[in-house]
Amino acid sequence: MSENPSDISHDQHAVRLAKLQELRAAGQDPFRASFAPTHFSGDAIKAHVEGQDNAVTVAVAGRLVVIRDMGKSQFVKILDQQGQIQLYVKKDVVGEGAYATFRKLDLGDIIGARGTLFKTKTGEVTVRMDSYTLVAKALRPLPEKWHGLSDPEQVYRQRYLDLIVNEESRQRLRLRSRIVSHIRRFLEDQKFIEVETPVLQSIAGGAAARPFTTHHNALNVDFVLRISLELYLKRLLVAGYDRVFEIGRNFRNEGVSRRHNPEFTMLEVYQAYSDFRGMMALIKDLLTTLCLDVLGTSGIKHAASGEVINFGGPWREVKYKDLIRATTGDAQWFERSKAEKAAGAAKLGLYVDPKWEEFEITNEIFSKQIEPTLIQPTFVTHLPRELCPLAKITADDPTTLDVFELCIGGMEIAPAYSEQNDPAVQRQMFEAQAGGDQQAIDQDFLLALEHGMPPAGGMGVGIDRLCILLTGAESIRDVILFPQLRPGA
RNA sequence: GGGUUGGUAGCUCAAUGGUAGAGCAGCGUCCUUUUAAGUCGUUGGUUCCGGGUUCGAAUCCCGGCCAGCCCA
Repeated sequence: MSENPSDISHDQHAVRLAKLQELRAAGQDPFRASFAPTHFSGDAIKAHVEGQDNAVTVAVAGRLVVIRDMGKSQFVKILDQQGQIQLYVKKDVVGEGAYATFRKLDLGDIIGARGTLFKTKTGEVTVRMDSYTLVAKALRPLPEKWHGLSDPEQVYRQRYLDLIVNEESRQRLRLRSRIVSHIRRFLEDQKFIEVETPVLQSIAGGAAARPFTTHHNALNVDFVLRISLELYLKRLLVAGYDRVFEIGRNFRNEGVSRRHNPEFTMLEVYQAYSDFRGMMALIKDLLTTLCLDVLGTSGIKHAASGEVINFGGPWREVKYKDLIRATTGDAQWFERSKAEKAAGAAKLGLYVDPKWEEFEITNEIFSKQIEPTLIQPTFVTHLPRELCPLAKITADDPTTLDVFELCIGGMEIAPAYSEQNDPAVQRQMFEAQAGGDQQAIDQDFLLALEHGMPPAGGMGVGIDRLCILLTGAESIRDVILFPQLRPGA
């Protein structure tokens, strides 16, 4: 206990509030100040001319994250969008008054600084500060400088702190931005048009998932939040947008896990006069250039297995049925009865729900026994027709679809189809899936198909999963800036 | 939804039934090229919340809240 009841030295919030009051009393309100930086930190460091110290003047701004006080001089570091840059603050240079106020700054304060670039004796490009402006006072202390923030709950709830103190998080989430940016550029270069389609929909179509529901007051109707982008993008194929894509948020009212966030980002791309084979070429090209552009390599290390995933070489292509036959060791698997399939799955150590349909039993084998082993890029083709009502049926095998599922790193990364454009077949497949529930069928979409949709290849890419893969993250929450959590305690 | 692990100072962590501690941060001092800077001193606790057991609970028991992991 402090002997002096007015001692606030233990309460960092109170100490900082007092400092703010002191500044205001002296006529300086940091929250009304402004500053015009000329360089970001990284650009300033690059602007230094080797062997010519103090030749270049810069103005940089950022948050104070390191202070090393040596009495009559200080080395400090500020953090901006590009990273950190060191400032050297010398009493002789800035003057006695400015030096005294500078020493009262706290870690976390945001300042602008002007000065000249030089290299310290240990070789770090540093700004020799001539003057500074405090532009925002931090009233709360930063987390620990060495260990950063490690409590996962706080990392997610207060991501801004995580991003300030954890370099790894900053890099990983910046990488996500670069990935999305590359995808946009790549597709635009190939004449794809980016569009935006409704999030609020009357029928949640294009996928099988439980939607979130909401209500529009003025119209007095219930809406659902979309679970996929597909049906509106296909309407645009009807409209004559031959190459379209959308990068948008989907919402699924289901479990939360290492691989699932209730809202997640999908890329969907549709190309008229293409098909699922065309999508193979597109995604291979997209991911290969993405790796080179964003990571500077064609091989990435898969965190879970330690294996190097090679995007450079030819990608494996294998039929779904062949994988199932190989895994079960049963060449006649697809001719077996439901009871025999259930027994076969149980023999592999899988739980079989009695309510499952035959294709669900088989697909459980794929999800649990096969998919996790597909580390290298693998196109699994010709999935059973029950798995998707929106694709074309294979010409020489009516039980399968002209589709692939691209698996990498043990995850489904991108499904693609030769899109179904026969309105009658489409209606039948919807009806088979809906099981007599006409309400669940998007009649307006079928009407659009009846106007004629060009043959097309379509593909979805889970951006979050792609980011997990490319950043080596362990959880989807690590590649989403603000993952969904239960409202705070 | 089930199992399991955790929640202690602003942050990172100790303390396994017996006076709640350390490092960083903070506060005060010394130090004009530091790199987790260094030095001397020092403040700071609803041990997540609520019950219970006990002479005594951060610690054991029950319930709740929040989070991580595994499973569904």
